[in-house]
Amino acid sequence: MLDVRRLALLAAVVDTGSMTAAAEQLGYTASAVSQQLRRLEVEAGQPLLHRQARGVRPTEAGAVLAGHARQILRRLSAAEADLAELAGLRRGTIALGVFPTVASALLPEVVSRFRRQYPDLRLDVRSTRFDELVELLENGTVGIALLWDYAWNRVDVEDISLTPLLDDPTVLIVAADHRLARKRFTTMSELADEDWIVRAHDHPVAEVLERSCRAAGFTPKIAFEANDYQEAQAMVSVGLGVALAPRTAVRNPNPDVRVLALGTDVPARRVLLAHRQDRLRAPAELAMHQLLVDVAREYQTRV
Amino acid sequence: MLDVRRLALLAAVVDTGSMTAAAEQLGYTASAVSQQLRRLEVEAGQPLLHRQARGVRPTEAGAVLAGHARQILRRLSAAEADLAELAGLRRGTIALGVFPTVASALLPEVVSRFRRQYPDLRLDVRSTRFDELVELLENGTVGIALLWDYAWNRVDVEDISLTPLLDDPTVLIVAADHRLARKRFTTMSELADEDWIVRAHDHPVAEVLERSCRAAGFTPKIAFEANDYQEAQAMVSVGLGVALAPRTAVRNPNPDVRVLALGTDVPARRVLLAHRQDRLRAPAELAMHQLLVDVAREYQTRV
DNA sequence: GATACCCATGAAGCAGTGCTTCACGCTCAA
DNA sequence: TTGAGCGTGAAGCACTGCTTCATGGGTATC
Repeated sequence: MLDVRRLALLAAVVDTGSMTAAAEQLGYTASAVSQQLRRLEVEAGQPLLHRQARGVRPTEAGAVLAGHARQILRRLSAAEADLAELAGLRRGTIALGVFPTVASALLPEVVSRFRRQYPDLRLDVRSTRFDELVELLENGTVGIALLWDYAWNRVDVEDISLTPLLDDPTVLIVAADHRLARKRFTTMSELADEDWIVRAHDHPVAEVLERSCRAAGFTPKIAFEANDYQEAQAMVSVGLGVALAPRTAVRNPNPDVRVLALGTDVPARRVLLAHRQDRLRAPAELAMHQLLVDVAREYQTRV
Repeated sequence: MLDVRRLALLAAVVDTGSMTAAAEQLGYTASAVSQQLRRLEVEAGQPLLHRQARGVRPTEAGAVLAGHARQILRRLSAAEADLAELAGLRRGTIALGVFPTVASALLPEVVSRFRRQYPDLRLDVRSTRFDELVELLENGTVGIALLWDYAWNRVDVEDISLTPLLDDPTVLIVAADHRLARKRFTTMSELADEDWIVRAHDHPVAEVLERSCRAAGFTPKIAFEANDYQEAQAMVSVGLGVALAPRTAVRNPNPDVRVLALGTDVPARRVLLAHRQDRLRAPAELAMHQLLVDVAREYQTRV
């Protein structure tokens, strides 16, 4: 393969008409240019320059080669420009993985701000469940994923770097006509006699309920297993029971339910920003990372 | 400037989907490929590959860069192909400088044979006088020039390499009704009383006459100074005198003159092939060089 | 579920190469 | 004649790109 740096030298020499001028332009000594061009001629198997008293002139082969060299240099510049665009966030794609509750709470703000700030970047958002998020992250389908955990079961995945974004306290959902509906705050010990709505499929919030009730000295009576928090709220609203939920899951509650704070003795969910532990991260990823941190901080203080 | 060899590696890795495969394909170790790609990522300022359990996958930047790399490699191949075409005489130009007498004698055969043998090469022929030929040669306008000299005034130009092509003996031209017209051969001593036609402008053939006459013990009487050998023959044909000429100059003599050999005591013109003393010569030049040597040898033996 | 293979990676070391410095010869212009 | 501009060459130095050897994670195979 012809040496492209030598081709670049040739092009410069042909353009300037002199080795010395080309050397100066490119920051070399004239000797270096002379030696490299000599080598290029050997590679090419034919003379590329006519040496004259005042500078040099390309031979036919030299002119042909210099033409190709210019094309190649153009391409190289284009490649570098593309990299700069990707780095400068004037181009590129960021894929973000989220889970449903945070998606509805945080994402609208994130997306609109991202669109405003980086109008040329493409944003792909995927909402799915925890274990698939980790998989997407690991195989590179998404660059950043939002995860969550509880104190007794911290996320710990090899080569995944985590940044806590939010503390998402657990709240109580009761029907609008529930005896506690007028209160803004209660404790688990007030709830020993309630019927409970939980998430189905061993959802972690079930464990929150378990632990909180045990700490308060009772065992919850399970009345219904809901598939998501919308369903849970619906059941609560018709008086089937009360439910626990992360606060972000009930940002826009069903009008027939009320949300009560429970204090710090009930475990809070932690929302995390996760990304692969690369030496280098794609610039668009870094941008999204920062944006998420900002939005989460504002969200946290706003509530 | 991005390193093109690394780009080539990237393209190969992206194509094969694995560093090991790319390494094997290109004759490197996997370690070398890994190290170079790591460097390329640093140069690019962003990750180019997602490392997976089974091989690697390009990131967005990696895919973009690999695309450019493929274009650049294509160009490089094209450049090499062009060089090969020039070297393989399937393309190119050869410029040849000649002087009039040899042009009419040797060139028809040279041109027709060159056209047949190298139909894709372009042939430029320039016919001019000696000193301009040397200049054309030195500034590269022609790659090969035919020159001539006599024993007492050998061509010796710095950096010009010479190959003798022909010995071009001096012949005598007499009118068809001249007393010697029936002979095929004579000597200078027979010609002491003749009137002489010479070339004007101190043409070297005048010196041939001078020296030959002096050697034969007489001083020539100059009757006319001709501007070229056609004119000289015309003057001879009407009986104005006799003339000396290189044999190649009278290959197709005026029908009213006769040409006589003079033997070796009259100086012969030497026809030379001249080219710049390059380490490397353009392939088309080499081809023309060989062709001229061949044609000259045949011409020499044929006469 | 244990084992062997595949793949990427890292450290150490060696050879080639690309550069600089210094010196020289040539040509052209003052 | 001299000096500036240009190309070239020898010597030497530092870098870099490669290899070898060793390691660790992940997958497929039995």
